Amino acid sequence: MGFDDICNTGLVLGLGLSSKVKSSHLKTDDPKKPCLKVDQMAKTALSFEPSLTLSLSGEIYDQVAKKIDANKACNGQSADLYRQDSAASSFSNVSVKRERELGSEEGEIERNFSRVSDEDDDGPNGRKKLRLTKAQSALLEESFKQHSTLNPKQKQELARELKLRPRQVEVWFQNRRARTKLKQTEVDCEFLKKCCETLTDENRRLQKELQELKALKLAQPLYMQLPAATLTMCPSCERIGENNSKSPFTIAPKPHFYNPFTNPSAAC
DNA sequence: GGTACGCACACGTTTACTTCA
DNA sequence: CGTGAAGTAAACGTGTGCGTA
Repeated sequence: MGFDDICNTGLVLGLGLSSKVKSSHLKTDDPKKPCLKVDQMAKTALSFEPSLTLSLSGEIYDQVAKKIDANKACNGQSADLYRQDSAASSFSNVSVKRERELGSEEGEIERNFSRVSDEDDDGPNGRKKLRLTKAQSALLEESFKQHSTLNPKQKQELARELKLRPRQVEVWFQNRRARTKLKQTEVDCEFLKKCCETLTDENRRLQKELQELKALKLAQPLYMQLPAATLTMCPSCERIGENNSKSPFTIAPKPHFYNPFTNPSAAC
């Protein structure tokens, strides 16, 4: 593994402000919730809080997803599942899948109808559980792919189309968003673990290298140590800078720290 | 400007249901 | 075949932010 691999982790260590602006408010899907205006932004900026975050930069998500996809290939999981536009991917579990494959579509729809109507009659304590049909799930997924949130009109329309109550559509979308987020978190976690492993390995390697260099230095006579000790080299750009200090063992006044999280060229 | 209200959402939890050992 | 554990997803409760009257 090369040094570049470490540098291009795509991780973003950010000391910044965490916004409390809801993502849904940044969308234009809902006519009642237009895009955040400038004055609103200024207003919401007041609610920003300082935060230290270690996260993935957006541009490398595809890369990451591909890597993880390769690891999870045996599980039949697709990297698409974890991308932002993965909304259409099905999260329905195998059990439901099998049930749906076995059962007839019409029968299921009828069952759902009766369940929904039963539920209305069950009173406050009745909590029947609806199982969506394949067709219903597909339509919901399709809709979710287009908008991860629904405005009231879209909700009504979808509910009518699916022969469900608007509340059920709403709940489905809420749960769907939560599942997407959870999956994304898992991907982030997986990626960060890999980064941690990589950095640990690199650290070990550098420690070893340092030990070797120290040993080498001790083995050399003093006069041979002088020139090397007065020079510092930036590991990223390999430029050599001169140290004005007379002492062979002093550290350069402005050491060039190498930060693997930033662009290598930025180190100098 | 401050307040109450309604709405939509995120998040955590509960619960019905299914699968599998 | 019955049963309990585990997993999944629908439904629910609560807190919060925002727009509006």
